[in-house]
Amino acid sequence: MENLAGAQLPLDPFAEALPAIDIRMDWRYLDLRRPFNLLLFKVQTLAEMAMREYWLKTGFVEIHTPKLMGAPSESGAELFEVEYFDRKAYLAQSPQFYKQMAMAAGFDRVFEIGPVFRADPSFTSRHMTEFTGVDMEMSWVDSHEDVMAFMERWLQYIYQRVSDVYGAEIREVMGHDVIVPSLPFPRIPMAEAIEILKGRGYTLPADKKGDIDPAGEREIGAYVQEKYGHEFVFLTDWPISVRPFYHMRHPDNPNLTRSFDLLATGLEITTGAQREHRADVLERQALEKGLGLGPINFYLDFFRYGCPPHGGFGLGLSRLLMVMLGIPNIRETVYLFRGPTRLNP
RNA sequence: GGGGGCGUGGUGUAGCGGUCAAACAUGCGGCCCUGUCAAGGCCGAGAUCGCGGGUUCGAAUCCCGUCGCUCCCGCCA
Repeated sequence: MENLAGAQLPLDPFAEALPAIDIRMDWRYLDLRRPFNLLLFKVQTLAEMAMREYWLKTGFVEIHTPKLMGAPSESGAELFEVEYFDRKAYLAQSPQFYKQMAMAAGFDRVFEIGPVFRADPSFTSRHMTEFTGVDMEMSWVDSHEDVMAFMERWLQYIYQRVSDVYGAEIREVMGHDVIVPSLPFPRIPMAEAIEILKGRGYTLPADKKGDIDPAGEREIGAYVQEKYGHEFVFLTDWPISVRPFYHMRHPDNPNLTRSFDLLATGLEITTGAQREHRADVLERQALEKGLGLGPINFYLDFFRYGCPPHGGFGLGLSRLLMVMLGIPNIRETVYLFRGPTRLNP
């Protein structure tokens, strides 16, 4: 390829060796010329289309919730604050509350693909301060199992579509095989997962309180690959100490939630749960967590006038692409990366 | 917020106390060759080794500080 630009390129899209990741981010428009990247965004387009296809076939309605919020939706610790005329507003860190509002409104099943903001100063290969969240919520579930059962079929459909259309090209350009996952995905309760880790000689940090650290998750991913030959695993039934107040608890074990994470090749790509839809129980759980009711009263009100039992999940679009295409750094899977020190271009 | 690593021509790397006014690859410019292009050959431009200070007879190479980047942990998608 001849350079007709009349200047020396800071980044040669067809060079053998790629520049460091921050140089590639600086010159992203040159980096994006690489065939690898064009293919990546073709895959993303198809994947999103497949998501919507499956949702539409199963009775879902698309919603777009506001990204400007008057009050923190969940923890509040990782919120971006912005000026909003004569007061403060916050960038949405999740559509969680608003998609549940749709359940109270009788929408039955909703989804949203949209931006999410997290003011986390996280410097890792899998975090961004702005990313595309893939969220859904469905009514009339009996437990989180119904959500997982839906999700694994949905994911299998997406993988199948991507594999059918781009499998060969992905193998050629990216050197990676898209493996359409078999059903059902393995499910491992958290208590069992911790025992498995112990059995493999993996020592969890002492202060994890029923949680698993990223290295432990990778270890579980390896275990699942060995035992089941599967890239995915649902870690289920997390202790209440590490889950938000709105996760429903097990009636027979109030220390555990009806929740799950989905790990793909050891990477956390999803958190989901059945939600607590009973207003009195929800309020009690919020108080137990030490939350002030003031900021979440509007949310608690959703459930005071009738709301079906429901559950859902949130998935990181770029994290899905990472595992689907075998890309180790999330910055490569997003059009323009946003991180604690990256606001340009 | 805590910890590790890195910072050498456009880019990727080597060098890790003197022989380094810094090497290799690629890219860039020119010429040659070739009935086009590419490949190949030759020549050339391009870094005072992030910045500041220190140690030393002598530092890209050691130490301190600083800035930047990166990865891991925390947290999560």
